[in-house]
This record gives sequence, structure tokens and C-alpha cells, in this order.
Amino acid sequence: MKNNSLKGLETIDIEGFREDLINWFSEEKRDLPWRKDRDPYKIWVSEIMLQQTRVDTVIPYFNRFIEQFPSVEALSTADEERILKAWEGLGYYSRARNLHSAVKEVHEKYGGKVPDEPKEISALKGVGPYTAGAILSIAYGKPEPAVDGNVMRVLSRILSIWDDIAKPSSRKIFEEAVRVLISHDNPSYFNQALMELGAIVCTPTSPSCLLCPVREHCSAFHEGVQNELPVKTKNKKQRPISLAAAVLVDETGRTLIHKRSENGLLANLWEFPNIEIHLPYRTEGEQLTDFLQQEYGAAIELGDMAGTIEHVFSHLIWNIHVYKGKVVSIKEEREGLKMVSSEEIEAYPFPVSHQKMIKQFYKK
DNA sequence: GAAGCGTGGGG
DNA sequence: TCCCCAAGCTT
Repeated sequence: MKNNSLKGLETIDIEGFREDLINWFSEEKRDLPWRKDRDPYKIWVSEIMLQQTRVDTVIPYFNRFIEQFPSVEALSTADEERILKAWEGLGYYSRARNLHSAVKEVHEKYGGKVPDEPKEISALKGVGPYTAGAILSIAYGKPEPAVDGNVMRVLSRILSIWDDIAKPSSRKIFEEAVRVLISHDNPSYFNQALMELGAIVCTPTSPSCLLCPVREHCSAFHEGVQNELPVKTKNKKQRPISLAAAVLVDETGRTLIHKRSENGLLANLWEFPNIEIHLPYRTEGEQLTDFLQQEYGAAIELGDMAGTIEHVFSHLIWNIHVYKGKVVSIKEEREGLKMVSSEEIEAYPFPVSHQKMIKQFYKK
């Protein structure tokens, strides 16, 4: 064994650990919609949705998504706008765009069959080491590691691994451990059981060791250090950004919306016109009015500020000053700019921050 | 390796 | 209120 962090592998009863873990999972596994069959496409969709996202949040999105896009064929031929609308509120929207792109590749290059080779599946957009291992093991029964945050937490305790799990390089240590530990008879259950245990029993704070099916095999439990593991450095604080946004309606009741850039934050979602405020040498209203004229060719009349929205991202905080106003005239219908009725607006995908604006400042 | 990328829930 | 996230990937 090359890695000094894996000394715990020398003493663990591997056969006993596998058996206790898999027996527990067989009895206690949750009844989840993506566990009803082994369709690699559905497993794939579920794994993308579950990235950095809780099971309870994903369930309704998964059910609606599979209803709308039941197969590789259906998703690969769908419009991105509809896919983003189905993803609206789930966050990390590049997941949806990458999934769309990857499914198209599977449709064209592999005749719609999700590949079962590590190299091929890892080459798909949005499929990293975790997702590749999850699909290969769960859908195809291959003994590949699927190391997520749960697995690192659980194994850091079982094997007393003190490496910082926030560091990208640590994942390789845990993959090495899984390659030694994994059941070749049932890789699917083994990987899922590690994650399920992390989600239900071996939780980040106050793990339920007395209910744990593998506590006899757990180094941290024996040493009484389960609350010290895993080691994980803290996140940085969010950076605040001030925005001024305008909800603008014309005399027929239509409102002006804009499609965001295809790169970066909330890419390809729609929004109400807005600008970042640095230093208010001029009033926000003046800056907003000039911006709408110059960038969108729209003449507007703005009222007083109608209210504020705060929205917290993982790395930013938006403080949005919301203004209401009228569109007096607009030059042309250019790409990425639309006047929409209150019925039409429902077909467009908005970030949650702008859904709040719709609710508070647009809808009656 | 570090930073960018969402959201809603829980202690 | 604040912090920590939750089945990570891309650049």
C-alpha cells in the first residue's frame, strides 16, 4: 500500500464489512424513484441532479423530468429552453446544459445506448469521476469507485483517514480505498450502501453510531473520534454585489425580459433587465434608464424603487434594488430580448432571484 | 489547485 | 442569524 493515509486497510475485516454493509442496505434502503429499475439513462439523470443537491429536493424534479423526457431519444431532441425550464429552481444550470449535450452525443455516437466503458462515459460532458463510477456500478454492475462527499465522510471514519476532504487531491485516496473494499459480487449495492449510510446514519454532525451496522468495523468509533472526522477546511464567505433591476410593462401589459449570456452565472436563463451598481455618482434610476436606452434601444419611464430582493449564492450575495416602470417605446425585437404577456412568461426559465421579483413586483 | 457555479434546509 | 452544507464538474 503506497498511501500512508490508508493504514486502516491493513486491519479491517474486509469481508465482514462488505457483508454487514450490504445486508443493512438490502433491508433499509429508501424507496427512491430512480431505484425502480436499472435504466442507465434514468440513473444518469438522477446522478446529475443529485450533485450537490439533497434527495428530498431532487425527487419531484426527477419525476417531472422523466415524465417529460423519458429517454435518451426524447431528451436529445428537446429544446434547451424546455430542459432549463424543467431544471428551474434546481440550481447549477450547467448540469442541465451539459446533460443535454452529452445525451445528444450518446444519441448520435452510441445509437442511444449509454456507454459502459469508463473512458467513453467519462468523456461525456458533465460526467466526472464520481458520476462515471456511479453509473458504471449502479447501472452496469462494474466494480468502479463512486466517491462523493458521503463516501469520503464514511470512509474517513471507518479507516481513520485524516486528510482534508475539501482538497481535490484527497478523492484519489478514497478511490484507492474503495477499489480494495468494494464487493465484486455486488458493486452497485456496495457503492449505494456507502452513500446511504452517510446520508442516514454516518451524518456530518452527531453520527448515529449506536444504530450503525458497521460500527464494529469503524476505527473512529473504536477510538471515540467520530466527531473529529472528517477533516474539512471551511468555505470562504460570499462576496456582496449590488444590482438595480427594472420590471417594465408596456400599455398592453407585456413585460420586458432578457436572456442571460451563454457563459457563467445562470447561463441562458432569463431575467429582468438589470445592472451592477458600483458607486452611485448618478442615481440608480438614471443609470438604469441609460442602460435600457443604449443596450436594448428601449425608452422607459421609471418610478421610485418598489422594494429589494436579497439572494444568496454559494459564492455571491445579490442585493437587488427593484424599480417598476413603463416601456414607452422599443426599437426592435432583437435576439435575447422579448416583450411577453403574463401567460407567456411562464414558459421561460428564470433564476430563483427573479422568480421572487415576478411574485412580488409583477404578478397581481 | 483554486475558483466559479444555485438552492433550500437544518443545527 | 449564521454557517454548513448535499449523491461534483469545469476551467
